[in-house]
Amino acid sequence: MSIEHSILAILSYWPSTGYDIKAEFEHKAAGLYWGMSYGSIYPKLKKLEEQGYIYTINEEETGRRKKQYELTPKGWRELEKWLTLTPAYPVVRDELLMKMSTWHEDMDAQVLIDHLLKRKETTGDLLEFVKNWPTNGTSYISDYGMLAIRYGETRLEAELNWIEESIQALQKNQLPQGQDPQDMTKKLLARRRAAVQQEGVND
Amino acid sequence: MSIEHSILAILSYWPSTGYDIKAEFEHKAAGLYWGMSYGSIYPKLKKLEEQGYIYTINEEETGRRKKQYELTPKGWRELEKWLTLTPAYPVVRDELLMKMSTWHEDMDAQVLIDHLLKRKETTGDLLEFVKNWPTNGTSYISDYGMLAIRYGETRLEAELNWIEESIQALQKNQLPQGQDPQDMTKKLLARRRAAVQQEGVND
DNA sequence: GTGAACATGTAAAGAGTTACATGATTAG
DNA sequence: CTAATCATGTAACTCTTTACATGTTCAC
Repeated sequence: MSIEHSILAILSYWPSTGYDIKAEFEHKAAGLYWGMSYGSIYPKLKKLEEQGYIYTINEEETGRRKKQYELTPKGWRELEKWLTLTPAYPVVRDELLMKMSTWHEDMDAQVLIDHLLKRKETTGDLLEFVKNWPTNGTSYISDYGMLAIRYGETRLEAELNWIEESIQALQKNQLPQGQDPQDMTKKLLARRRAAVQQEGVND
Repeated sequence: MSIEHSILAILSYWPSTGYDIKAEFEHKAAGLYWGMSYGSIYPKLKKLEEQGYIYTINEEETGRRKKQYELTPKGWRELEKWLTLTPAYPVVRDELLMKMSTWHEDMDAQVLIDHLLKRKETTGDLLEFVKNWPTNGTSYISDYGMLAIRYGETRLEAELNWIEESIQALQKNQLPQGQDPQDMTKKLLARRRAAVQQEGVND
């Protein structure tokens, strides 16, 4: 349980439809929280209702169908129990870092710089959004939520600085020095060159 | 394809067994990159070999079984093609932020502080590790990999600062002010209290 | 009147984890 | 001799996304 719990969490803010929940994840989640598709949400809502964590407070079955869910007492209890459990340490899956660590001298550094520039753009947009969010006059952000937003700002700013520095280092060809006690860089390039030369032969 | 590609990436450093690959993800990934279980790795290795991206260079079938894989020319080509593709923006799933944003006044703030203290510990350990890694005298870290490590340092340091500030704010009860144009905090607490009171009645 | 946004839902496929099962070697 | 580490692998399960299917309402 965890997607279920985040649905309960969203529902704790205000009664919502499946569509609302998706929207809520869409923008808050935009890089900061979470993400979820309709294919997950609707079946989970059904299940949560069956299990008595949520109930339908408002159902339009004619015209534009619409089903609004609200937490039951059991749902509130379950949510607050979950909030109290130590959160798992976040798992980051960052393709850029993976790719960067696997880069080598025989590849075009400009491509890596382009990756960084694209990252910079998205991160910059996100930072703008996060900064303006608490003063847009419409969104609800609790004082606790405000702490989470500050996290976003801090992290995104740190990331932008790192991107800037990395681009500089790559452009000036002044990368920080790594550690290579066994000459692995040399060996890697040799293995790779040998393989590439074979290409025409038997591949 | 993406787990497959990270296996190719690891294999590009040096020929490895499934066990080695898991270990490689285990520590580098420790919060910074990625993660992977044996249940994913072994079937993928088999598949990658069948498809001609990797081959067995060393197989011990007696005694302690061991199978070491290496990239084929096709594997190198595929890896480098992948490295060139724009990396997806990382999706973070951070339970702590989700829980923090869902916290409310009727809950014990000390529990949230405890969550932060635990996070601080893990993040601190990770930062120590990342800082010492490039000078431990044994690990191989390329100059590009060094950039990725700097990202880790930057991000983890920013996180520690934020944790410190957040704990302070919570302890002094001086949270930053959010935005609540429709009195949602009040409504939320009212909905929740109504539900909790009903508990004995029909739940 | 038409395109965007609102709204719900299912089925199949894909991705990945957990638990299980097995055994060898090494360090103390 | 025994616990830790090295080492491989499968099966069942869970979780999640993608693609499809359908219809309404609102703003221009």
